[in-house]
Amino acid sequence: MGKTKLEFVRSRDVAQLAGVSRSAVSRTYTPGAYVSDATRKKVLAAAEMLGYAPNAMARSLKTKRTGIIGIVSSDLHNPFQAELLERLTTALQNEGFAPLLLFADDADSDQQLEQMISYQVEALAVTSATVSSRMAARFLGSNKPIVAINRFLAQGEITSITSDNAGSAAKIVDHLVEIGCRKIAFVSGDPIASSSQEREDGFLRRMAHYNLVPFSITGGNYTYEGGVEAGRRILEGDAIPDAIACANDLMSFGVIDIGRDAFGIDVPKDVKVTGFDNSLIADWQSYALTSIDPDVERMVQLGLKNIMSGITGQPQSPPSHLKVPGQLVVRASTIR
Amino acid sequence: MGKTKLEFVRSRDVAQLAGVSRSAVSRTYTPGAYVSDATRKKVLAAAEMLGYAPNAMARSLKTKRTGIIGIVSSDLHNPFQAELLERLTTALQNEGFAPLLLFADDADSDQQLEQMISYQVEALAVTSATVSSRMAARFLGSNKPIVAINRFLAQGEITSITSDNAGSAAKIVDHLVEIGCRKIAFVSGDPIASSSQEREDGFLRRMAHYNLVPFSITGGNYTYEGGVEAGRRILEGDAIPDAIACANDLMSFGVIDIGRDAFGIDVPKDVKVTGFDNSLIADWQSYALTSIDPDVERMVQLGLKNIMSGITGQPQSPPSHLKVPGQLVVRASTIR
DNA sequence: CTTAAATCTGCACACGGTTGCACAATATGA
DNA sequence: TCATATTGTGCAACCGTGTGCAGATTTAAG
Repeated sequence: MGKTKLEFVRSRDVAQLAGVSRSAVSRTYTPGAYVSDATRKKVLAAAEMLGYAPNAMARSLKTKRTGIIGIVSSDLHNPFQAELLERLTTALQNEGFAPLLLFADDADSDQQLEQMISYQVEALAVTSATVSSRMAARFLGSNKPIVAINRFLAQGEITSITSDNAGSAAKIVDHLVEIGCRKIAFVSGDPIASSSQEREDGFLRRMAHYNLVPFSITGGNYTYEGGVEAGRRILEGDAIPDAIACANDLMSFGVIDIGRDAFGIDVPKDVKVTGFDNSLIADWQSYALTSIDPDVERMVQLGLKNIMSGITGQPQSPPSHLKVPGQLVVRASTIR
Repeated sequence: MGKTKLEFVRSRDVAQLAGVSRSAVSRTYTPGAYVSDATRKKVLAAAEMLGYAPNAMARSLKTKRTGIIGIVSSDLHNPFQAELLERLTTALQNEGFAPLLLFADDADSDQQLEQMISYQVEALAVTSATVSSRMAARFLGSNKPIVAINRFLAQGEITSITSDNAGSAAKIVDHLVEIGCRKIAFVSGDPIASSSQEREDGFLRRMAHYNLVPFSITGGNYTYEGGVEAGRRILEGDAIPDAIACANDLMSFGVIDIGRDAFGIDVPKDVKVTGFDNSLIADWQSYALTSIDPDVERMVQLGLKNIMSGITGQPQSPPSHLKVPGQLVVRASTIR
């Protein structure tokens, strides 16, 4: 209140007020250190009074541990990305880490990553597609853990945790075939993203297993608008498929909407539609979309575990590619 | 590659390789400092070779500037929150700041905020409802800027930037009245959130201005499911309203869905529906929802400006409450 | 009561980078 | 040519905290 200049409270101030040395203050905030209960109480009381919190910057200088973890994300318009970010952040928080956020929609993410390195992040979690191989090398060189979640970074040097996209796509095909579909169209996602390629591969492979050829394959770029366009192209022909499998939920919504509005097509009576990601919207009554639940929580947990073991100085486990199985969630878009 | 132990590159290493002093290295990375082009080049070359980046922690110790800004967010399932976070983060990045993220869904956010203070954040941007007044006081005491975006924090001591909720709600009423609606129901949001109260107040006041009484007022808690429930309660009676105004888009979607599926009600023929937030989904064909664009970008810019002026040591501008006008976006949910 | 062990405390240096200051090197002007 | 202004450099003292070490204090044991 009375303070006009911004003045920070230092451990020295607390020590002085408590009548002890700075060391005692420091040790009060260090779990395994020798401090008598009496001094600890005095210190805590003084700290409370002054509003003291240890300066994490100064601390990290000595301990070489910052407790900061970098997250590279992108495109929160995609509900899946949003959920992944929220869960990841929350999980890190619960472990006592502080997440430093970075959006890499733009191309110039290298400079931003340089900034992250400046801040001595202890690890990097990447959920966005773009991170230059030069930067990846920087990180690996300083052997800080770097893990890609929901992305397979081509360098192959980076441990990645993805949904089992191919396997899940196969489950979609199994389901559609089981309910009698034979003419199945596929709407693919962002051609850059590995997830889209894996989903398409899995789809094609499983189709071949049934001796089926895809009705068509159309790009939808993982967006709602792309789904609308793809739906239009698929449905405007003379013959229409009996099912449309999309590489993510957003595109499915576009397909369903354009089908209903422009072609008077009823889902699931005329055409079945499936998605991928099991976003909250998939549960909305307008869509009731059969989808794949990618088990985000498990992906996050695995990522966290990997980061933790990397930080606690494991002998640098070789980069691996973990795949988390997804689960088919059947809704009204494929059954009456 | 050859390094087996994790070893950081310090300015000393760079200085040694470049054949200069540590000061020279430091000055190379300090914009307004005396360094000859020759030395700068030598330093940069050496830095590049070793992969050096200045340690932001150590730097902050002397400069008292961390470049870190804390963001307290919540509930990314709400597309509006997600967009706000993405824009805010991007804006901060562009100014050279690094955002430290914190989710405060849980109640124990105080401890997390303590952590933020530890990290010496230069300012705090809050987009979530809950921040204890004790913590707010802590921040104000150390006179670091703290700004609430999209939330009015009751302490009143905190500068807040919100959408002009009341004014926008009035625009909704104006629009509905203009197209001939008289029996207008309102679906309110989260009773805790100030935005919901303001929207309801604005609605009621403008209704009164036209000498109209609301058809009904129902709680929807800002969620899709809440919208479904509210819609059911509103529509299951004998008489139905000719318009339903919702305090956010998510609830509108729920209302529209339950209306269509359970009551065979066509929007806009039977009932007009309006939302709030103008989320991307409002533009989807299934909904084509008339809504209020809150001008998130402007809110972010104002917040940023406020933070900046606070950081650059302005004499502590008194807490204010800025309201950003929203814009009515008319879509098919209110016109044929 | 004496002695050894156990527990606690303060001193002082280190962490990596910045910056005031004094001085060296170079350029400028007469 | 010399005096002076200008620019570039290195030294060394910080910034706030952690921690090994030695010594002080208390407790336990004999």
